[in-house]
Amino acid sequence: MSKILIVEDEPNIRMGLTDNLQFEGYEVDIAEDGEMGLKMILDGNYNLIILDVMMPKLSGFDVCRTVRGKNIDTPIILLTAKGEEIDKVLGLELGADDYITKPFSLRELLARIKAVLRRSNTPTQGTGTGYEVTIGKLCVNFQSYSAKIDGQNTKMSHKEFEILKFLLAHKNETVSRNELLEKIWGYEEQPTTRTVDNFILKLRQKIEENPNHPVIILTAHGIGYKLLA
Amino acid sequence: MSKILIVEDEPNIRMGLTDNLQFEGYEVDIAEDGEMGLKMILDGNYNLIILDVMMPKLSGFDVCRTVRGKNIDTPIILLTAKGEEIDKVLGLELGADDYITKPFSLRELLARIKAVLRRSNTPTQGTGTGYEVTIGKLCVNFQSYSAKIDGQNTKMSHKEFEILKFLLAHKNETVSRNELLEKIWGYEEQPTTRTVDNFILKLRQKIEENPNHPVIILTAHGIGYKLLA
DNA sequence: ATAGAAATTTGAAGTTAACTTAATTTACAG
DNA sequence: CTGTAAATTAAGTTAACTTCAAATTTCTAT
Repeated sequence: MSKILIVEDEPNIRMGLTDNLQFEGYEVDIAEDGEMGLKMILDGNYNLIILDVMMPKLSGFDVCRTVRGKNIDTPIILLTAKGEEIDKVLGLELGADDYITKPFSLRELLARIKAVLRRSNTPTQGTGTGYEVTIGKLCVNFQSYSAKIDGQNTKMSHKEFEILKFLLAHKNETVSRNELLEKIWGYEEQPTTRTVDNFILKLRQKIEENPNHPVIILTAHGIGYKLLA
Repeated sequence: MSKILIVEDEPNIRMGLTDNLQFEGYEVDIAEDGEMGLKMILDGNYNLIILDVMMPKLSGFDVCRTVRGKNIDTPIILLTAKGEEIDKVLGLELGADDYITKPFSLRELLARIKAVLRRSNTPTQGTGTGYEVTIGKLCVNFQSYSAKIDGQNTKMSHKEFEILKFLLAHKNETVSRNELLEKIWGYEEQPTTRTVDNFILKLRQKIEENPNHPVIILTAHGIGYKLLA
């Protein structure tokens, strides 16, 4: 069974998580701050790390960055507080595999844990950690927010980056337009689903060899879109 | 359609919510205070509970805690007043699925309701093995809505997924065409029973080694179909 | 502040895919 | 055999997606 490390300073959340994950059958270790967490990550051999962002000594961001810098690609799920929304982007940029905003429901966290573990177990999984990814004829760098097509620099908007990132984080899964709206735009803003279509259009034009016959970002009629990789 | 319980002491909000949610097609029950709410939760069978925090007798916090203590995991959305100390711990400690601060926009609440219901409907939780099933030569993943035949990705429509899911849920039982129409299409739509045949045909072509002589999806003459597993 | 540029959002027309129906052929049960 | 039910095919209908252009909002630099 999978071994999970929880790095979290707030005792309530830490204990709540520990209990629940153990109940779900995971083996759980805990660290009470970033420093301790980092040490345990470097020592231990975990299948998944749950990392609070807001912590004394070393923030979750710092830990994540350091870990990835050492080429350790253990899956990481970030816990962020509401309002740290801007940092959502950062999280994945840092090489985290997923994030969830507090307060979160246990149900959702469990679902994400399973999803991340499942993805990391698939042998087809490349590193996934690097900042640079090539999809079709597009090469994007999520750290510098730059993109190239055939070696030529090309412009890409912030939302385009975000959506592509989300699709990559859920590659080979069909994601619905509403899921994208929820995760990229949030609940406060509620654009039409057409808006999503438009971004898919733009992404396809950048990614696909032949945008009229997409082979990477596929549409699943009545369901959503799926990025193959 | 989903059944929602509103637990809210302020008559205006209560009625406003009730009207709007009914208009959206939800079945709505109401409770006027925490005590009454708790009783109804324990009695009734709801898909979602909208729970005000500030209430006489029993606060929303109390109700939430009690409900979760009894291992009832109906999704809960908390209504909190602005300024109310709702810290990050909330979600986990109390087990609520989401919250929204008053005054809130109806649109946002509706979006959250939909999201929570969608999450709770996914068969994500439960057994560890999950959503991948192999039937005959077809391998389907109900989470990502993807399907493979002999390792090759293949297209499957939304309805095909739904019907297959239903047949699997009732494997080794004979289900009538009308049962399928009722459960998959609902009462509003009423296609011919021939429509069902067409989907069975498509499923057989994907599942059966020899679609002309099905051995997995059998026909029960004059009755319906049966999926063997 | 304000103008100009860029990005986002929306609506509508066009296109494609999925669904439904009807019609024909084949299989089944009495 | 015969009548009825199911499988199959093809054509019609509906719903969903794509695309484009125009309108709006947001951003940037003056």
